[in-house]
Amino acid sequence: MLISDYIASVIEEMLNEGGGTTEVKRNDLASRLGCVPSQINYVITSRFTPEKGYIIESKRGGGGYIRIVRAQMTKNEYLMHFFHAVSDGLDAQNASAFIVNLFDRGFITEREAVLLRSTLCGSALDRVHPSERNNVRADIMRHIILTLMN
Amino acid sequence: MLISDYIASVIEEMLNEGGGTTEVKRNDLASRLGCVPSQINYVITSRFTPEKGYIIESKRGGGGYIRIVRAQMTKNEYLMHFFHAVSDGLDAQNASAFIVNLFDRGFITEREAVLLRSTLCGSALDRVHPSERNNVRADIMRHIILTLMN
DNA sequence: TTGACTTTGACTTTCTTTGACCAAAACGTT
DNA sequence: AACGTTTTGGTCAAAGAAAGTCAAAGTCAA
Repeated sequence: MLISDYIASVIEEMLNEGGGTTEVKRNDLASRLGCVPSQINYVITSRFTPEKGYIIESKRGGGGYIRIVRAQMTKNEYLMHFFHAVSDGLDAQNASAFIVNLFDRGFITEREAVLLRSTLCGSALDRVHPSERNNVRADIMRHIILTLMN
Repeated sequence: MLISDYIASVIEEMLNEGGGTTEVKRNDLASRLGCVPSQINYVITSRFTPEKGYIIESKRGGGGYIRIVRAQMTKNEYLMHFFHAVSDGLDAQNASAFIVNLFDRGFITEREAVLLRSTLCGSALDRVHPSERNNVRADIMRHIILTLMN
């Protein structure tokens, strides 16, 4: 068995115990599982990606941590549908359409729609390199949907 | 728990008791909490910043003090303040602090906070080139604030 | 045998803790 | 009033504690 798969299964287990969310100390976990610390990063970036429904946050320095949050996929098939419908290159028009849709289906309020649109459409992403802009927008959209699933 | 977080929570408590304002004696507090005096400064500069809505005043010499005030302003003053406090490079930590603040001040609901955080923190902007990431985050944050002003 | 996925470790960045030294305000003495 | 002393708080840099990055080397299946 691959060490990485083992690490992933341990993290899964922790997620289950924590009701879909967990915090690990990178060095602790690494030494507990007998691997090098950066392998934790590898496992996370290769297996706990946003595309797969995970959100990662971390802090360095004393008291640092890595937090892993799993979206509750079982809850909302409709949102799942949305999630998969976000192709890897979402232009402003389509993003806006997605948001209107989320509103129409009652997943977000009008105010939330306005707020979210301000992050995705208009000039908010002007400084992202044009060749990447639609991908970034897609990533943000996916994160929004993941968040709505919890 | 980190000593710094503990110190911050003690100050927070004092602020609550004092109705949003408090005065500490640096050396007293330090020895009471079992830390070195300059750590009080560290906690204040890292956690009670203007971006987070605090104003700091102090005086040296006999009868010296450090005063910490939770700023209270009208909605648009506050949002304006926030807007300008978004420097051109907003890291995830500070973005999160901003959003928590917007929530604490009642400008956004908890759900909106969670949603907005998902667009700014965590892994949503992973594909933005690292050298631009904080700038993009700042742009998004500003757009959010502008949207809230209406 | 090639290309994708893994494993490893050296180096980087960020946040925290500590202590030595600095600066200002108040207080006493002359 | 002037000056030295004491009482505060301020600054900064070094050391420590975690996590992040990246590229080289290894593995394995098609």
